[in-house]
Amino acid sequence: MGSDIRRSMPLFPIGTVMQLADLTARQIRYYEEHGLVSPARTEGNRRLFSLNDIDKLLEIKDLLEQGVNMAGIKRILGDGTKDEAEKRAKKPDLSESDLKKLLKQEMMGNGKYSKNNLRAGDLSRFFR
DNA sequence: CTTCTAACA
DNA sequence: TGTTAGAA
Repeated sequence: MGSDIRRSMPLFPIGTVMQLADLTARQIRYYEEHGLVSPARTEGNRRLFSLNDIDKLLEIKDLLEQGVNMAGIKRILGDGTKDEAEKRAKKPDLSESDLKKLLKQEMMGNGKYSKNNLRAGDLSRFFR
Protein backbone atom coordinates (compact mmCIF):
# COMPACT_ATOMS: atom_id res chain seq x y z
CA MET A 1 0.00 0.00 0.00
CA GLY A 2 2.73 2.45 -0.79
CA SER A 3 0.59 4.44 -3.17
CA ASP A 4 -1.86 5.15 -0.38
CA ILE A 5 -0.12 8.40 0.29
CA ARG A 6 -1.08 9.50 -3.18
CA ARG A 7 -4.74 8.81 -2.55
CA SER A 8 -4.65 10.67 0.70
CA MET A 9 -2.66 13.59 -0.64
CA PRO A 10 -4.90 16.66 -0.47
CA LEU A 11 -5.05 18.32 -3.84
CA PHE A 12 -8.33 19.61 -5.12
CA PRO A 13 -10.34 22.64 -4.17
CA ILE A 14 -14.09 22.22 -3.91
CA GLY A 15 -14.71 23.48 -7.42
CA THR A 16 -12.78 20.63 -8.95
CA VAL A 17 -14.50 18.14 -6.72
CA MET A 18 -17.87 19.50 -7.74
CA GLN A 19 -17.12 18.75 -11.36
CA LEU A 20 -15.49 15.38 -10.80
CA ALA A 21 -18.11 14.06 -8.42
CA ASP A 22 -21.01 15.96 -9.93
CA LEU A 23 -22.15 17.35 -6.60
CA THR A 24 -22.90 20.88 -5.46
CA ALA A 25 -20.70 22.71 -2.99
CA ARG A 26 -23.59 22.64 -0.56
CA GLN A 27 -23.78 18.87 -0.70
CA ILE A 28 -20.05 18.37 -0.36
CA ARG A 29 -19.88 20.67 2.66
CA TYR A 30 -22.93 19.04 4.13
CA TYR A 31 -21.44 15.57 3.86
CA GLU A 32 -18.30 16.82 5.47
CA GLU A 33 -20.41 18.24 8.27
CA HIS A 34 -21.79 14.76 8.76
CA GLY A 35 -18.33 13.26 8.92
CA LEU A 36 -18.61 11.42 5.62
CA VAL A 37 -15.41 12.98 4.26
CA SER A 38 -12.49 14.74 5.93
CA PRO A 39 -10.79 17.19 3.59
CA ALA A 40 -7.65 18.99 4.70
CA ARG A 41 -7.53 22.76 5.00
CA THR A 42 -5.35 25.22 3.19
CA GLU A 43 -3.82 28.35 4.69
CA GLY A 44 -6.83 30.37 3.71
CA ASN A 45 -9.11 27.80 5.31
CA ARG A 46 -10.07 26.33 1.98
CA ARG A 47 -10.85 22.64 1.68
CA LEU A 48 -8.39 20.40 -0.11
CA PHE A 49 -9.80 17.02 -1.04
CA SER A 50 -7.73 13.91 -1.65
CA LEU A 51 -8.46 11.20 -4.20
CA ASN A 52 -9.74 9.18 -1.29
CA ASP A 53 -12.25 11.85 -0.42
CA ILE A 54 -13.42 12.07 -4.02
CA ASP A 55 -13.78 8.35 -4.10
CA LYS A 56 -15.96 8.48 -1.03
CA LEU A 57 -17.97 11.36 -2.45
CA LEU A 58 -18.55 9.28 -5.56
CA GLU A 59 -19.89 6.47 -3.41
CA ILE A 60 -22.17 8.87 -1.64
CA LYS A 61 -23.46 10.14 -4.95
CA ASP A 62 -24.09 6.58 -6.02
CA LEU A 63 -25.99 5.82 -2.87
CA LEU A 64 -27.97 9.02 -3.28
CA GLU A 65 -28.99 8.00 -6.77
CA GLN A 66 -30.16 4.72 -5.37
CA GLY A 67 -32.46 6.61 -3.07
CA VAL A 68 -30.43 6.25 0.09
CA ASN A 69 -30.74 9.09 2.60
CA MET A 70 -28.18 10.60 4.96
CA ALA A 71 -28.93 8.07 7.67
CA GLY A 72 -28.37 5.23 5.26
CA ILE A 73 -25.19 6.71 3.90
CA LYS A 74 -23.86 7.29 7.38
CA ARG A 75 -24.68 3.71 8.20
CA ILE A 76 -22.99 2.27 5.15
CA LEU A 77 -19.92 4.50 5.02
CA GLY A 78 -19.66 5.00 8.74
CA ASP A 79 -20.07 1.37 9.63
CA GLY A 80 -18.14 0.04 6.69
CA THR A 81 -14.97 1.98 7.33
CA LYS A 82 -12.99 -1.18 7.81
CA ASP A 83 -15.69 -3.49 6.57
CA GLU A 84 -15.51 -4.19 2.87
CA ALA A 85 -18.63 -6.33 3.17
CA GLU A 86 -21.07 -3.45 2.81
CA LYS A 87 -19.02 -1.67 0.21
CA ARG A 88 -18.90 -4.61 -2.17
CA ALA A 89 -22.18 -3.46 -3.69
CA LYS A 90 -20.70 -0.21 -4.87
CA LYS A 91 -19.92 0.51 -8.49
CA PRO A 92 -16.31 0.88 -9.59
CA ASP A 93 -15.33 4.52 -9.51
CA LEU A 94 -12.16 6.48 -10.06
CA SER A 95 -9.16 4.20 -10.10
CA GLU A 96 -5.72 5.71 -10.18
CA SER A 97 -5.27 4.84 -13.84
CA ASP A 98 -8.64 6.35 -14.71
CA LEU A 99 -7.68 9.47 -12.86
CA LYS A 100 -4.38 9.71 -14.64
CA LYS A 101 -6.11 9.42 -17.98
CA LEU A 102 -8.78 11.92 -16.99
CA LEU A 103 -6.22 14.33 -15.65
CA LYS A 104 -4.16 14.10 -18.79
CA GLN A 105 -7.19 14.94 -20.86
CA GLU A 106 -7.93 17.93 -18.71
CA MET A 107 -4.43 19.32 -18.84
CA MET A 108 -4.20 18.84 -22.59
CA GLY A 109 -7.09 21.20 -22.97
CA ASN A 110 -9.58 18.48 -23.68
CA GLY A 111 -11.96 19.26 -26.50
CA LYS A 112 -12.55 22.74 -27.83
CA TYR A 113 -12.07 26.09 -26.23
CA SER A 114 -12.53 24.61 -22.81
CA LYS A 115 -13.58 27.10 -20.21
CA ASN A 116 -12.07 24.71 -18.08
CA ASN A 117 -11.95 22.11 -15.46
CA LEU A 118 -8.56 22.07 -13.85
CA ARG A 119 -6.11 24.86 -13.37
CA ALA A 120 -2.37 24.32 -13.67
CA GLY A 121 -2.03 24.89 -9.95
CA ASP A 122 -4.15 21.87 -9.15
CA LEU A 123 -2.14 19.54 -11.32
CA SER A 124 1.19 20.88 -10.18
CA ARG A 125 0.51 19.26 -6.83
CA PHE A 126 0.57 15.87 -8.54
CA PHE A 127 4.06 16.25 -9.84
CA ARG A 128 5.74 17.57 -6.77
C1' DC B 1 -12.58 35.27 -9.39
C1' DT B 2 -13.13 31.21 -5.95
C1' DT B 3 -14.26 29.59 -1.57
C1' DC B 4 -15.77 30.07 3.47
C1' DT B 5 -19.43 30.20 7.13
C1' DA B 6 -23.92 30.85 8.64
C1' DA B 7 -28.59 31.26 8.12
C1' DC B 8 -33.02 31.45 5.76
C1' DA B 9 -36.31 29.93 2.25
C1' DT C 1 -30.95 21.23 -0.98
C1' DG C 2 -30.76 25.83 -2.97
C1' DT C 3 -29.36 30.04 -2.27
C1' DT C 4 -27.87 34.37 -0.24
C1' DA C 5 -24.95 37.60 2.59
C1' DG C 6 -20.54 39.36 3.56
C1' DA C 7 -15.76 38.25 4.39
C1' DA C 8 -11.14 36.36 3.17
